[in-house]
Amino acid sequence: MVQQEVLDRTFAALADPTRRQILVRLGQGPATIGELAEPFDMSLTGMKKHVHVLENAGLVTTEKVGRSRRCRLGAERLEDAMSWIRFYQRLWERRLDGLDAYFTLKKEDD
Amino acid sequence: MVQQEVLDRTFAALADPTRRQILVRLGQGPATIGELAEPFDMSLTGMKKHVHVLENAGLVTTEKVGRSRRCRLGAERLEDAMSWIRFYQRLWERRLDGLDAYFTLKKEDD
DNA sequence: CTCTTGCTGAACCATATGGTTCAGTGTACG
DNA sequence: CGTACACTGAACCATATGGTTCAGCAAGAG
Repeated sequence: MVQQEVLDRTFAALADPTRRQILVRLGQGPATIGELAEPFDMSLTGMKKHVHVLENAGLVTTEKVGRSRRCRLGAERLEDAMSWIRFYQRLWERRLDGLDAYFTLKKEDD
Repeated sequence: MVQQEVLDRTFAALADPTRRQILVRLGQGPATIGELAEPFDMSLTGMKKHVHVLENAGLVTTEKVGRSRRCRLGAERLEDAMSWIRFYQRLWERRLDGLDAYFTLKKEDD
């Protein structure tokens, strides 16, 4: 199972609509902080913070090029999020309905 | 595409390790607030807040039964989270590498 | 009816989040 | 060199989050 902190950071990064849009934008190719900030009418500083959160979650990688910073996708971590959800879904699909499941499980203990 | 706010709440709910464990616990059958709180050594009030967040995200449903509250899974929303990740992954998998993708896309515009 | 038990709501607290402004710093360009 | 531009860092602010305690309130047991 994936480290809890990694999942924390990944899901938290995905919980913001601005950051999800940044990911979609980067899906079309790399961009600088300024290019990312422009459509959101947000300060460079604000955008840099979002990018930093995504970078911390491993969803984005960045690199300084001249006086700009090139931001690119680094989406390996989505696999972690996805596989947690899948793991959880198996639990859920296997579940019976409400009370029934509870008593069925108890019965299986006998 | 799913409503942004729904995704916000779903991912935010999943971003907390305690809440993820609650979901796993409920995957084994329904439980009361007290039963959920016990293994975490947390106050009932604290646990109730977590359950409320999960309920708001549509990941859990609850029902008052006598003087306890029965909490059960309501995992439909995980589908939303999953399908967003899948959508995003298609973008990502289709992407070429870094700069190459950028120039390739520009070329296609001609 | 009374007592206990399980949950609830309000109030509070510390820290995190999402944003800003302003004053640098470093690189490109004339 | 000098100026402009893109980003960076520090300081600040409002609101949200994750937790607590304490005082109810409603349901079940005797």
